[in-house]
Amino acid sequence: MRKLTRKATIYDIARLSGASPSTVSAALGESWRTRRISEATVEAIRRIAAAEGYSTNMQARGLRKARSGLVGMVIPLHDNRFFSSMSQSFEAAARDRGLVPVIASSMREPAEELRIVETLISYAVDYLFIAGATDPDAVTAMCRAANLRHIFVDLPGKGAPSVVSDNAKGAADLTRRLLADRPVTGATPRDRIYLIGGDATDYASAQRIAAFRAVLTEAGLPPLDEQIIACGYAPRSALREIAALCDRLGGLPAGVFVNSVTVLEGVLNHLSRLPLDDLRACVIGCYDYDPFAAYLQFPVHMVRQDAHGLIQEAYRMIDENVLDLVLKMVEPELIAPRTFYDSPFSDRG
Amino acid sequence: MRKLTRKATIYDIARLSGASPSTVSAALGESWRTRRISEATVEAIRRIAAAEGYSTNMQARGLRKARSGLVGMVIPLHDNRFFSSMSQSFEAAARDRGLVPVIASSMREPAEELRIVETLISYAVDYLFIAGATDPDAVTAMCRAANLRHIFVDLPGKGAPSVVSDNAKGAADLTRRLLADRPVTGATPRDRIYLIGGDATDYASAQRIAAFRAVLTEAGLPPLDEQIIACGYAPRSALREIAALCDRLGGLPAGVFVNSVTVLEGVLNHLSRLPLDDLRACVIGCYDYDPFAAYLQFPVHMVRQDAHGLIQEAYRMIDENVLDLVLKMVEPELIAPRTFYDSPFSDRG
DNA sequence: GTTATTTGCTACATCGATTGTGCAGCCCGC
DNA sequence: GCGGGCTGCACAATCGATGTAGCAAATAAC
Repeated sequence: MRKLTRKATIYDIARLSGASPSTVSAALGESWRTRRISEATVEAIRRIAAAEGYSTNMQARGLRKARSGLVGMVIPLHDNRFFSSMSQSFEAAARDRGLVPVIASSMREPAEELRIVETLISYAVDYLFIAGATDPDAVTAMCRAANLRHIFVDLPGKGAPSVVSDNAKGAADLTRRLLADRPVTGATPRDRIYLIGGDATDYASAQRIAAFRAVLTEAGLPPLDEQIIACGYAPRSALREIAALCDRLGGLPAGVFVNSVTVLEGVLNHLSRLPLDDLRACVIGCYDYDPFAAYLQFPVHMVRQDAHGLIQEAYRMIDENVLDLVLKMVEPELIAPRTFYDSPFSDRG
Repeated sequence: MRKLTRKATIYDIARLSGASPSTVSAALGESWRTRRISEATVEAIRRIAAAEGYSTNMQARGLRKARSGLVGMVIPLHDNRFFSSMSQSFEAAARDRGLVPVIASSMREPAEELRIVETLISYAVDYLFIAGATDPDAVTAMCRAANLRHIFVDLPGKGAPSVVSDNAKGAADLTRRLLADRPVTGATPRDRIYLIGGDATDYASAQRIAAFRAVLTEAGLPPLDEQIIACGYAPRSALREIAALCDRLGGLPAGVFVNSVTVLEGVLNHLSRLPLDDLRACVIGCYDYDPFAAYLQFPVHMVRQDAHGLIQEAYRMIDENVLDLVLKMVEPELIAPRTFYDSPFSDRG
């Protein structure tokens, strides 16, 4: 093993090249033209730097320039198709702009979310994306104090530009589809469509629930309160709730509106224990798309949120320096059962 | 809107408290005891710092201490169940240790991988995890030059400790299961089991392919070269290859060993166009677990790699300062069709 | 009552890169 | 041959936090 050789600095390159540190700095960056460093000197310095394996110490640069080259994003969790798609797009877009993405997950806990924001501020991220914010106002307060440009994605905030899915449209479309495909026409509890999952206090779920209610009402089937089971996003609680529901009803209802793929995991866990014929007498929809969920034993209508589009739109606002409190909507897409969606990244794996 | 107020620094707190910057620094950190700052002073300073919303500038601290508090991980892609599980575990474990995780995806491109490593080195990450390395030796060379502790996960490297799945065991188990469930017993091309996906030059695939070969040979069915179709991990190429294979054979073979979930996406895209009865005459296995893939219209045997276990083990090596070139194996688990795996994070969503 | 020792704090150099300012040398014109 | 302008670079301050060395006052020792 070799001795502990520290990384080369501009001072090392300066010594080796006979130039001053400031000249080295200029030569290695963009500013050498305006600082009138001769092309010959620049090339000589760059050659030496390359030979020494020099790379800029971003902590020093960031300290001096008060910018870090980092761009932060907070997401609820990594282990989820929707959010990991956002991560993928977020990262690609960051790289296109020469920024380094830092993605952190909050587990949907407000306290954790704020701790993360504070941490990212400590690292002087240049911009911050907050996806699925649980406490947007507090986030905005912190970012204001740190003078940090931020933008909300998926769930809007009142203090910064926001890009969100058109939850109302997606939920209305899905609800209409479920109604149309409902195997029965009655209004008994078992004949009804139940919405399961999500948090009634978060923006996305609230919008979806409202649209669900509106469509049912408009169809002459005003929903009972018990038709809306906002039991959170965890698979386990979804499993518990769907089982309890089936118990109460004496079987599956005519339709289920599942509020996210994680909820669908829990629901599926229960459904998989039921006879297939029972399942086929129930129309199922899921807010979120998953390629495998599209090919389950029973058909599932899905709403694909445009994670890529959300991120693109958010970066566009950063690029164009949008500061107004705009609320940009991105349309989700209703996807028929057994349809294969070809993602923008599917040429990779 | 407020004026552009810069963030408070220790100098601001020093001015407000009447103490010197170095006293403030000590008081806000851990070192105040050994530096003999009185408890009264510490509390006064901390009160003022809290009131001013002070938080440490990590760039400055990092510059001074030559550590950043960052821990980096390179993964091939975010948008994948296995790797996003790793991200989730990686992040949780980093936070437990007071570190900030930075996760970047390489798209499995060696050049991108090295650029990312260089970038992370520029930011002075304290440790680096490389998952699915495409060029481990080059990574090790860069980390050595930067004096950076690193560890390989999922794919091993020769220059640093590695934690990998026991691919040979997982693949052997899966192959045996496919053989046992094979609907026919002949040895014509259509009676055989085909392995599709993966990159024959990467460690994981090579191990799996070798195990696949060995089990078939041992069973008296030595594989033809055409039975191994290492067409990469992209869904699109898998779709192309499985279609071509079915064309050649005049239908589905007796069994398919699918080398990853992304490959399964592509395969499924083709299979979904075939009559269900054809599918049921073919036994399918997939190296990787996905809860929805477990409940497709046809049974799929799956191998669940223990992403959480891999990360835990890797962090353990960091914690215990393991520097030897150990190669730690973590066992994957063969999961029967229609089995619900309950993840360590499934109480969240 | 004088010399050690301890206490509580401050001054200053430092990490590495950036940038405003300054200053030789050179060419030019007249 | 002298002022003015340009070229090509060096010097030094700066960003914010840390830690060593040191200093005055308080306390202890004898």
